[in-house]
Amino acid sequence: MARTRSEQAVWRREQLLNAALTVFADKGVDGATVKDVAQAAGVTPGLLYRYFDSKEAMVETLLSERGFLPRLRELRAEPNDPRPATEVLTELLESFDRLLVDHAELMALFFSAGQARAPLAALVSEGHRLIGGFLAERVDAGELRAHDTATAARTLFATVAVNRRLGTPIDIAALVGLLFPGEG
Amino acid sequence: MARTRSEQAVWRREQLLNAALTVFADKGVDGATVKDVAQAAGVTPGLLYRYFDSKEAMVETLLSERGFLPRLRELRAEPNDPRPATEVLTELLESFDRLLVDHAELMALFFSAGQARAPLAALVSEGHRLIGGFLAERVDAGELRAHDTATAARTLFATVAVNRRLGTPIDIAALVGLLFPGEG
Amino acid sequence: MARTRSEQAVWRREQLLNAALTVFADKGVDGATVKDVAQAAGVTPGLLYRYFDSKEAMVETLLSERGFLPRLRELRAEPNDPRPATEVLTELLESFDRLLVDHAELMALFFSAGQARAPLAALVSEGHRLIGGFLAERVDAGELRAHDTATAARTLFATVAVNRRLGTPIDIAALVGLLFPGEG
Amino acid sequence: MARTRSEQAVWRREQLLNAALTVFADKGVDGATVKDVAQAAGVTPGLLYRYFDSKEAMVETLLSERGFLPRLRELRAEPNDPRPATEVLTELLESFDRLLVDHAELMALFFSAGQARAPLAALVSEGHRLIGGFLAERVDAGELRAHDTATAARTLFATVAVNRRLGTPIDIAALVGLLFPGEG
DNA sequence: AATGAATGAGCCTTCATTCAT
DNA sequence: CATGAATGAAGGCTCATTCAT
Repeated sequence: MARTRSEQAVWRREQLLNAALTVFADKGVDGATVKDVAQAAGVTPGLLYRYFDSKEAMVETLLSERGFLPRLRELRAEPNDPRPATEVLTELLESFDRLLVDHAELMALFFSAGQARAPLAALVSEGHRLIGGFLAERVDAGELRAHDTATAARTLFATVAVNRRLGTPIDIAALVGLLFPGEG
Repeated sequence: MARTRSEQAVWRREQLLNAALTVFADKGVDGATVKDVAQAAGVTPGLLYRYFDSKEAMVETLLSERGFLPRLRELRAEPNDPRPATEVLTELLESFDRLLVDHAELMALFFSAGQARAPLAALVSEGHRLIGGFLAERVDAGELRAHDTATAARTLFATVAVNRRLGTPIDIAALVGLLFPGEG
Repeated sequence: MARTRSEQAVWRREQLLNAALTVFADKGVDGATVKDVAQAAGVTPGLLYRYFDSKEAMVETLLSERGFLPRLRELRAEPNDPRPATEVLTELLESFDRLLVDHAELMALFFSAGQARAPLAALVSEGHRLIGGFLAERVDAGELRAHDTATAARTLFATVAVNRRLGTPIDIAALVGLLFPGEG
Repeated sequence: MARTRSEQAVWRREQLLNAALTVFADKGVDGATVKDVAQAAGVTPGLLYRYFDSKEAMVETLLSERGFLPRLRELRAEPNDPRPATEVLTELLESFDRLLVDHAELMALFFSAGQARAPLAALVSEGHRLIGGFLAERVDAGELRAHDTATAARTLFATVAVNRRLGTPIDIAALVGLLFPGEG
């Protein structure tokens, strides 16, 4: 297991971030102490400061490196996907929902923030763009009836996200069927 | 200005709660100090302890005395309201949205709470009951097409609430029109 | 029960001192709060300050007004008491011991004082004077053998006081018999 | 000055206990603040909490680690010591008195303790056992006249202790001569 | 005479952060 | 790289004391 110096450094950094994410999600950023994080990582508090400038820097690193905006951006419907719109949309939303599940602790971090931390806004607008773009495409193609795609995007996004956060995930197929009955 | 002792006590208590609500919503419960609250109220920290046992007791008082569950319960559509469903629904959602505006700080408090505090769940389920009940009624009456009223209720509720919380309120008429196009 | 103003004042003052003595003896001066004393007296803290300048002033008043130095001074053997010295001495020490019992709370107060409060020294030296004086008298009269009366006084006084304080009172007749066997 | 980490930790701990003992004895446990102790040790208050859980924990550590019961137990007269009883007894009491001098602050702590703390009782009873045992031995050997050895032990112990505590140490030879004139 | 609202100082304790080793 | 001793700045809370009513 001979690890080079720099491998070790990378590994330790990840380990600390993992510990921080777990602890922050569990106790909240304010409720967790640096000592808590260190203990969860099996090191001493001092070591954290070799890797991060401050506790707040850890939060920000978590938000930017572990944020799922990149992965959200990867999510997209194939252009000219031959499948019906509702099918593609359902898949899209389910992927999104799965993203939220995979990053449950981060969601908590987002919501627990006193004043909504900036990354949240980016996340939301990217989600709107993703869904809204797809809907507009299909309306243009004449597959979906003309409708307020912006409002629809916000509706779908909000509904999936909030219900996941509340621990009462919604039936996505039912949601899609509700907005686009008998369509696509 | 002629206030009796007991009037003064009641008034001061309310004032402290107001200050606490503002400060907590602004900085979060953990982020706010007792001193912050006291300063916002123009008194010294010690005084808070004549009215509340602890900082946490303030939060709980706020949640129980200032929660808007009672007001949410008062919201209801008249039975057999002659107006079209979409009109009544729009009014209902707008009232709800207004409630959120009136209690913006409390909303922040709710969301900032790690997960612990129970009142949020009660609020949500009451909202679902309110909207879902109305929808089912109108479906039974044959006014609205048959649809998954539970999912619809959760969708409407979530969409209004989240967008209000994010500071990007939704156009409720558009939302209703989206779910029930050309109906009611 | 019509009490004149000044009677009422005197009565209240005594009542407050009683309450203070009880509470101080129970919790210690530092451990007891002004509120504790007020509650024990059935009044509000503010009132105490009409009668005493400060909490410390209460302690001092207690020490000077309730101290048993005056009563200790009253204690004395009749000059030329015809009874044997050991009998008179035993009676003297028993009176002293009884005094300690009567003022148990004050004893606690004395001992609990960080640096011995002044009155204690006065008490001790008065006790020495009382006992030593009697012994010297009887030695002069040839009734007791010549001995170090000052040391004897300190011995008798210390033994009675400490053992009373420790809750293990000594048998005074035995004590006297020990120092003056077969004498007086 | 080259102190290893663990040596330093032990040393610091001792230093803090020394400081605490001095300060507590001077101002009393309640009267002394954690800041006082820290200042006396030349450190910041926070450091105390790396070594002790609380202020009260410091007191308890002092009582258990610095109590002189062990040293009191080591004190004993040689069996069959050929020297006269009064000589041995004098030496014994002087050792005891010296013990009190060496632990003057602890004595203060003992006395200042409301009544609660148990160690005092153990100390006293051990002292009685020590002195009483020796006296009984010499009475059995026919060297001392028959007398109430228990009362004598309590008398000697109380006299030495109280007078030392009051800052007016007694002449031990005179004390012994008083109880056992012309004997041993 | 008595109350109790209000203050200000300070207490015990916690914790993010630094730094010598 | 890693430790853990040490610091400094609060933070929540208590309490003796004052004063308008």
